[in-house]
Amino acid sequence: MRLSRFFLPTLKEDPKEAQIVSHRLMLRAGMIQQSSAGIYSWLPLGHRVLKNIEQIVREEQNRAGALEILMPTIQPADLWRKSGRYDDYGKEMLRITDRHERDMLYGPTNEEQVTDIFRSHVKSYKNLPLNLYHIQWKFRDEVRPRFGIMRGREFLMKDAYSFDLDYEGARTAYNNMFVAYLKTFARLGLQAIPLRADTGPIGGDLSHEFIVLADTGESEVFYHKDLLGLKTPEKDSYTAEELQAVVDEWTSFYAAADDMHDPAKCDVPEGDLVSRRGIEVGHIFHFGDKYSQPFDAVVTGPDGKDVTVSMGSYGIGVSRLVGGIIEASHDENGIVWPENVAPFKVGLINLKSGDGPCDAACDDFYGKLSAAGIEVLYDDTAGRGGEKFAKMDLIGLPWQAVIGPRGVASGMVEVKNRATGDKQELSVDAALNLLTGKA
RNA sequence: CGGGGCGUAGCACAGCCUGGUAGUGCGCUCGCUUUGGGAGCGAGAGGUCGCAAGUUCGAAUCUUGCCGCCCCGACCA
Repeated sequence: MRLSRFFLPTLKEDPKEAQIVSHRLMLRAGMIQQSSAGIYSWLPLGHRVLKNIEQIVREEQNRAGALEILMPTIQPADLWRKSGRYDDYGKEMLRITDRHERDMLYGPTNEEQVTDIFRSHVKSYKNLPLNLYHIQWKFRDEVRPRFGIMRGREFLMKDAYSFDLDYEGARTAYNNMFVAYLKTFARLGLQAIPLRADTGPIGGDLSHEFIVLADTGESEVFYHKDLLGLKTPEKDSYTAEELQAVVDEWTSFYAAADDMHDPAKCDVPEGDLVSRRGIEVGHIFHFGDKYSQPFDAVVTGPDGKDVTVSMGSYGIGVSRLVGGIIEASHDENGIVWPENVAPFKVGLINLKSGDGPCDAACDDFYGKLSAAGIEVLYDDTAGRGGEKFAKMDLIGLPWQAVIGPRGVASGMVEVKNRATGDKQELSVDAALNLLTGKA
């Protein structure tokens, strides 16, 4: 992509409404534009990142055996009356009336909808276990939206729903998602730790929040230092026993958010207890028959008797992750994207656009990288070096390739690693090999 | 939902107290000089001063009402 043909409205100065770093950087890097409180448009750069994250989440859900569907954003109120949540949800639910005076709502989540789908079609235990997920926009009319995309009212969430014959099956489904989440966050370049979460009125011990560590996080977390040394599971599939073993390992260390942390009850030696800040990016829980019971989601069991299915739900805040990753990965010059989510892999800077030899060298380099399947943002604009460097640092592409009159004369390209700041002078071929991963 | 703050050009802000033809920097357009870490000079474009009512000869400025946005706290992917 040539920058001269791209839409990248960057800002030199900090917009005053943005207080936290991810919000500031997203606005300055031209990723998003606010529409109203907690509601944003995604501009090309931000949209690319959002889609990259979404795709990784999708791949890991698929790998875990969940099936992708797409449920509507607008739901009929009657579904929610059935579960009793139409009255319970309160003002956070955006209620709409259609032209026929029917009560509708913009979905804040989809338990009712998915249970209705299940109930309509699944009648036998032979079709279990089942896990259906979608990645869809949600709306929660938060009292106080803030931090840009991190707590918007409209947000993109992956939500999966599992259906099992009994508690044992449901626990395996839960463990399966637990492990999928560990893989997902690792692929996103994040250190995420699972915390035992408050299960609220539902009770039970199966609920975990996944927290991304970032100094600017909104809640304080306490955990045993060895938790971060654990190896992320990598296999494609696991047996129920293996899943349980992974979950047991990850939950064997102390980890709690400030609301669950009780220093009196925490038995971790002081030297081993770490306290940092974190951002919640995922939440999984088992809730049994809370929805299957009122919706009559029943299958016939092996013995011919009806069984109300046992359910769980599993959320990942996809749009929040964009902010979360920036919070966890930035420096004083801007964003530092992990390679897997970066909007482009390489930023190519032409230091003297309009100069024949320089343009030719850049065009050639750009053509070769593109032909190798590398996504490149090529700054072919007439600007000066300084502003081009600053802009590339701001938008945080993992690699920068710099070609100017000096390099053209000597046949060299300067390649900079955004994360480490390391710069090296390489021949064109060596630079191509490095950037295409053939080095 | 309690508390606080702010709305003036695309962005950041001054002007308001003490009413009198709307300003600065950045950005944008054109020209020239520049070009390896956000250049210099010159010439331009761009504003119903959030909205409405009121006071006044005259309102960005004073009064009242409304709207929007942000921050702190209690709650949430």
